[in-house]
Amino acid sequence: MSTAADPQPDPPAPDALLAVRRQKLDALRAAGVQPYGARFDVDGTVAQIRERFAEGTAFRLAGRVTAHRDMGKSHFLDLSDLTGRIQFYVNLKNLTPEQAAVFMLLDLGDFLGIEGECFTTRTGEPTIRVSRFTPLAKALRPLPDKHHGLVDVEARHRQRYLDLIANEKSRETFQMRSRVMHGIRTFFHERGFLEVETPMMQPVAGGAAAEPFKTHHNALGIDLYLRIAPELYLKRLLVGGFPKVFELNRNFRNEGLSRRHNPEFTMLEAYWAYADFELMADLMEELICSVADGREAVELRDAEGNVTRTVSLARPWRRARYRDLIEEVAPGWFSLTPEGRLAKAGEMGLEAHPGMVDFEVTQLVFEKEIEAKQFNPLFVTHLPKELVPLAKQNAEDPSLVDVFELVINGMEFAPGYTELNDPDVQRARLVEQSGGEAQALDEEFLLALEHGMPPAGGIGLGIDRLLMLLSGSDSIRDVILFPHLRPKE
RNA sequence: GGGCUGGUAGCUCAAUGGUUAGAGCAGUUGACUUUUAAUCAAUUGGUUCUGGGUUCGAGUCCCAGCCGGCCCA
Repeated sequence: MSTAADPQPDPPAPDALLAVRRQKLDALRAAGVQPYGARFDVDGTVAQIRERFAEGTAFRLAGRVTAHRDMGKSHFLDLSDLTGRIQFYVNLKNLTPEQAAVFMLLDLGDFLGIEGECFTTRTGEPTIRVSRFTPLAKALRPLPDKHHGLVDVEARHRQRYLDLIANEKSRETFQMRSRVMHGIRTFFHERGFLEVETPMMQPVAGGAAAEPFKTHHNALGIDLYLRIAPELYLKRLLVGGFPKVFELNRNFRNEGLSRRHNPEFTMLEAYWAYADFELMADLMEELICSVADGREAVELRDAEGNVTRTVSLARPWRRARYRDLIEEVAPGWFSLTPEGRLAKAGEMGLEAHPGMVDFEVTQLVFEKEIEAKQFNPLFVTHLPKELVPLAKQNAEDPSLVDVFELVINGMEFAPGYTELNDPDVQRARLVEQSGGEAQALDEEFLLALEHGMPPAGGIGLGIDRLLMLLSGSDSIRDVILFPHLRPKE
């Protein structure tokens, strides 16, 4: 509350465009019209009405008014919904004076229900001749430019609804996302996997190496962490006798924002008892192809819409051992001394420095010369154990682990494992990883393992990155409806 | 975190350090009874992201900050 002694700054001048529409809102109410309507039964979507379009047939439909061509007595307008747009025609002479007055209070962006017969105009445009209309919701603010849409990247993310109204590509992407989520669930259900939900608030944030978000439970008086992975709970379910489980939900990592990182992201994890990483690679390949809408290739485009790269999803996907791939780009690599490898990496133009451990030099070659240049799907197998310390060692060569890393579009895309199920080895590895901090150990998980976990294969798949691939987006923010941004002001 | 780059009307964009910051769309008013990026005429609309500085004069140059984008770590 303000007083004379406590002067407040003047309120910002009311937006003129807003004021005009508010006046119309008031005028509608004064005319006895409810500007924010209720239920309006329709005969179908715009696309359905277009399909069933027949001269003289009457339909009821609803949507936003997105264009208005005023010919004097005759008005042509567009009604749009998610499925498309259709023209409707209003002749003021065919309306009562009261209806005509209400019609003149409509604006672009308003939601409107219409009823009328189909006819085709002289120019061949399928059109609804409106006999009755019902205002359903007033838009007090103008919509983005009808030709140029909403281009500003920041606005598109902060006000996603405007992006969805203005940009077809964005509408397509998020409908695709829904189809993919559904497709993943169907895929696993068809194969006998049980969909489960495990805690997102965990006393110990385990299952991955990442900085967690911290929160607090008042009644229990304890700190909890938002999960960085569901893995340790899903494995408890293997112990509990569910042989095939999957979870499709959010993980949280307290890291920076970037083109490829959002603090909360959607992850698929699946575990399959008695399987191994090879079977999981088969499963992964089938899964991604099954949600790719039958496409054998996806086109990646730049901001202007030009195709910059085509990724082939044609099966079978190549599988190759890590060491063999290194030898392909650096023949004789593993017969060199560690010093020789360091020197060779330098010759290859890589920023290797003497402080690097030997396997890190090799990994640098892998990341820069193989992963970054690999666009079609490639399963990299038999990774050195240093790279994946928590994975199960290969029975024949203990320096390797039974893991795959799927690389697509120059990125680490998805991992797969033969899961470690020896509780003593698991404990030793976790202790090593935690740097000896006992509190970081999930003792409840280790206790579960001591009751016996069947050998199993596991996979993880970042859904946002999958959507980036399938929609040809180069930013994670284009596939997350409400990506995190710094708050304004 | 570092480098580069951007922020101008509701939207999309202009504007050599120099007159009163413009245009299209949207809005408002008028004309037009089959238009369709309708057309035509008139017209409203600005904290040029914020705060300092240089200058006779700053949207423009400098510094700092805020919020993006790209590249790198």
